[in-house]
Amino acid sequence: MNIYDIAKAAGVSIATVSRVLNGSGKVSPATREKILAIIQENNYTPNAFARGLGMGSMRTVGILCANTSDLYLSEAVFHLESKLRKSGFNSLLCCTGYDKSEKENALRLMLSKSVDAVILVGSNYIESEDSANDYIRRAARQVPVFMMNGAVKGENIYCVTCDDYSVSFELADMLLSTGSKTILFAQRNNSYSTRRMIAGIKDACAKHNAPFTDDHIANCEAGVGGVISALRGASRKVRFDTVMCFNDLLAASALKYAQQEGLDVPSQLRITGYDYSMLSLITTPLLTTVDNKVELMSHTTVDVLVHCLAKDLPVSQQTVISAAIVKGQST
Amino acid sequence: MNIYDIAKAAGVSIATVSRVLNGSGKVSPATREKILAIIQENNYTPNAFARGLGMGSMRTVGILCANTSDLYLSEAVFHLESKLRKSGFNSLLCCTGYDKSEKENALRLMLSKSVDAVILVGSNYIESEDSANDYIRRAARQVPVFMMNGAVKGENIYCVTCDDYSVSFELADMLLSTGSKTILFAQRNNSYSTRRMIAGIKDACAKHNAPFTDDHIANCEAGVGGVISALRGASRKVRFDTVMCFNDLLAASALKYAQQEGLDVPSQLRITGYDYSMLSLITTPLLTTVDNKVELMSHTTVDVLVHCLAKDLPVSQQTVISAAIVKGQST
DNA sequence: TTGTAGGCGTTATCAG
DNA sequence: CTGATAACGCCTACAA
Repeated sequence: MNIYDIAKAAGVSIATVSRVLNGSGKVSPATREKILAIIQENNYTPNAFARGLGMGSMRTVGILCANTSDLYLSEAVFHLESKLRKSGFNSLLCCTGYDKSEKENALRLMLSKSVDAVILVGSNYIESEDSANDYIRRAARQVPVFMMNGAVKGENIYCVTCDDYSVSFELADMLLSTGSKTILFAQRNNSYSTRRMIAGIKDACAKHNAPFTDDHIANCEAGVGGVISALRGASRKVRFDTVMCFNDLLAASALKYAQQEGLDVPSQLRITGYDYSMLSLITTPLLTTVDNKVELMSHTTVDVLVHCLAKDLPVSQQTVISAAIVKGQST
Repeated sequence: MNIYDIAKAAGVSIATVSRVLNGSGKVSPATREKILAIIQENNYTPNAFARGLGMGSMRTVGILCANTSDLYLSEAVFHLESKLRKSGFNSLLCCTGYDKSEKENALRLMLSKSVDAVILVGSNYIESEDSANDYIRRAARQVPVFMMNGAVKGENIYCVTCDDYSVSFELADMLLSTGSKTILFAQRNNSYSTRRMIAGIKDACAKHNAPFTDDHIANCEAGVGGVISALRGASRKVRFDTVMCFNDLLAASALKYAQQEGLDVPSQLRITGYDYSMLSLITTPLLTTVDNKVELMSHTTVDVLVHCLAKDLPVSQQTVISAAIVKGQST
């Protein structure tokens, strides 16, 4: 069933059918009704590929994220997709994993699907060595690239980031001002965000003359066990009375560590999370965490994207959103 | 840059270019190399829409789920997307929410994108009154519909479900055999799964002469607070020493309830979750929960889909996967 | 207000 | 092994 069949059944030309389909041009009410009826009756839907071919777009954007199982990413994807759809875009999802070559492949794959734009969600797409980010710049030659929670400079690349540095500085500063002597930072993977957070913590420690060396960074393997053993390992190298974590999941795991070691939280060990996820509301004690405004960031990213594609408003290549500390009972 | 440009540059016809592009037909090594070089050089990618138009498919499947923020759904989406991509399919994601009309709209939207198939993830797509599921049957007239965790009978509809009834019966039976006197079931939304679970619990209660009425079902509003007040409300109507929850998030919230009421878990109140999510490994005490095999179910769903579309193997319209009880410390 | 015809970029079927 | 050429289904000037 195609536009010709509809036209024939209605006794008109395909142009007229197309016009009622798109609400473009003038069509007499009588024929419009007739055509609409026939469309209904035959349950006809225009072929999306043909339309895409003619118009050069299917209004689809590619969303890349490492893993939707991650609490933060899954929420971001939810907000992005919902808002994109409201703006008339569909979302092609791709869970790329954390491996560099997989990420590159996934990006290439997306581009080959002729998406209108690509959104890179999460801070895992940025390598610390800037030249390693050329794969993003290369992609940006084909379609605009939007990064949520990552920043790369380049033409046709638009970044929406959270001010991880400032809020981490602020949080560490607050902790050190209220009794903490030594901070340990627990992370899972090195990423753009972790690097910014570490910078903030380091500066706060410097301000308070608190030690912060590479030994004050614990790299955790997956799972609760991974965090516990990383913290145990760290405790053999340095003393710490505070653990700042890259996200709430690590913090919740750190609570388990405290429990196993018989350390009371917060009197003997203070713990902070990040992301203000539902986890922070479930643990005992409730987590002190950072609200990095996933929803706002997602919506902002889509706004930038929409205006960028519509070329109806000038858009900034860099948008920074500030995060806020959420006080719980773990500090 | 299209296939004509490549053909011209290589001094051949577009047919030949198409052949090397698709590895179809014989092409002399010399011209193949030459064409490949030119393709490389110009960074040419065939237009996906044109290809889709010609072949009648872009190898894309629509994944519908209520909300990727849900722990279970987000993990399902991850496994589905990953496996689909390995099988050569892209995933168009749509978070439909829980509202019936939104779900219908979303389904229609997906179909209008000419997807090869649609996957409905989660038990929220099934209404208890079967005629209300006709919107799914209607969709199945256009493309095969796959349901993960929901069952509807109909042509071109393929369901992969978890045996919620049996495992719930088994769990309730175990609880009642080991000290529980009265079970309360806590749910968030009524869904296909909850109905199956309730049936299992009810039968187990009957077996043990334990009461189980409508008052033994607590409908919880969103958030930890919603669960707590629902349980408080229920406790004013019936006594219970055990709370079986629809998922781990509710169970974790129920732990908070116990804590607030000063009830020791499990000696005074036993709590069970469902889904075997990371939450069950984070709470204190660890949750007794049910491993309903998300990954296996997701992979099975994709397998069924792939064979169904390839028509290379006969596929069953109903696949049931059994779940397993995971013992924690909350019972 | 309506119709005609060309173009979008592939794939696939024939001839050669 | 290679080249014309007809689909694929829609949109949209341009004509009428």
